[in-house]
Amino acid sequence: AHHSCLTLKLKSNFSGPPPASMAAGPDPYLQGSIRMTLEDLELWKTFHEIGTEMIITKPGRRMFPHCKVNLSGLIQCAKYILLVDMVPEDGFRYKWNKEKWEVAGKAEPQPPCRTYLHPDSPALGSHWMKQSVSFLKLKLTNNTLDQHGHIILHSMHRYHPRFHVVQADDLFSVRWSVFQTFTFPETSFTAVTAYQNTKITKLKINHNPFAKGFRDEGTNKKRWVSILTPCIFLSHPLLCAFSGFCQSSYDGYDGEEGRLAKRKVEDAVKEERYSPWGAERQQGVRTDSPAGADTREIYNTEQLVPAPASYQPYRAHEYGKSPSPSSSVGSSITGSGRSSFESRVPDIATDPDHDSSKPGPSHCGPQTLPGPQDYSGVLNMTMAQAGKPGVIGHHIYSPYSTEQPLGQWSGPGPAQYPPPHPLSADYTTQAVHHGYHHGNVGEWSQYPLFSYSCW
DNA sequence: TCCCCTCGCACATTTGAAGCGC
DNA sequence: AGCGCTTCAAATGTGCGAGGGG
Repeated sequence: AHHSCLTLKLKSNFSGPPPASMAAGPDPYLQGSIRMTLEDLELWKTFHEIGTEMIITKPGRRMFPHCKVNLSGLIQCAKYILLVDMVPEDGFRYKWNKEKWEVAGKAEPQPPCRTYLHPDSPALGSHWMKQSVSFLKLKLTNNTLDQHGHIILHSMHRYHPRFHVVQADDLFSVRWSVFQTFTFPETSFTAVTAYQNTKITKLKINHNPFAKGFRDEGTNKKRWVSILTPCIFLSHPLLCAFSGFCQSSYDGYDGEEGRLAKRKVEDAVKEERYSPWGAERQQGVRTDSPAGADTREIYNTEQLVPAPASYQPYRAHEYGKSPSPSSSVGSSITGSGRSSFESRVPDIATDPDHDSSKPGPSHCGPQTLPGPQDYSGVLNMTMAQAGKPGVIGHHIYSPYSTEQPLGQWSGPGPAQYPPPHPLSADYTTQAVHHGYHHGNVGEWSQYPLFSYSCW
């Protein structure tokens, strides 16, 4: 009931006519019409306004809220693979200091990049569209030596998930496949080993069924006595935002649902204001612009030079000081899609316990629906394995390949980077573009998702 | 001392096997 | 034998808070 239906068709974001390559038609390579919406958007926003934190542990921890999306615009009979990875929001490390997050220095070198493969992958478009797609079992860890395929993050660093929809029959053809990437500003979070913001703790307890035991109305009433400092519950988030971070301001959780409902009306206005990251946003370059985007910008920005075999330098350098997948999300400013040539080599993680049962036969005619596919040879591949020389040959599988020469930056000038203030970084512009509160950013690309084959 | 991380714990939900009746 | 339902225990997911390391 909470999922967002207010998505923009990617093409509708363009102020000018879409390129010919994006024209509607039966061409199977036309990916621009794929739409993805985030479910539980209201819940995500609630967390986002406070500053979402996600616990990371050695054995791996699920996200809450967990990523759940709806897809439309897929070709019913075509097969798709859904991937999720985590992108640093910026190049900083943070610390929690008296009710707010502060920059605590440069980000640590990024851990091995991993991409979570949805266990249903590959599946027909009809399968992905018939119901919401949940990434419930995605787990986050801070164990850089993790053997379970969980996504490795650094504590006290900020990230946001990226969702990749790849039209591919199997994992082996991913690198030649067209794909589309989506990000949702509301899903950004700070990875922590222990919650810093007590308001986040309370939100988690009150919304996560597994944490019911810690709820006030539960059997354990004494749990929160110590932290329930006197503070009037501000039923309107605006009040809370403008009064600073109200200590233990979520005492009245019985009214949470009503609060959420009430807030819908004012989403558009307050979205920018409430995030704790927005406190310093005023100092940032506010490049607010109408929803209409410059088409050229959309199609030519954020082209990443294919990274060398070693992936580590890519992250370490680019996220900190140059246009990067993460920083560029907000930097495209428009809130509409942007193309993204992904140069990372994924270390794909899957649910190891998944039974690999694939969706049943469809009405799409004769299908060679393979049984469980054994990807053991390609999953969780280490970067060392992936980064072999001589695999750079990009196989451009798209009719549009000539529009954007590979390996060239053609994005916004460096003037937009770095942001004037660390905390206002890309989050600033990110918030700007999600002012339309659709929470949907489509990143369109006709390029292979992974420039280097690791399988 | 401070900050951050790990671990064991209690409490919750989820999952799946077992038992039962039709 | 197969199906559907219920029960129950194990597995798993939570945050708490003490303790430890840098």
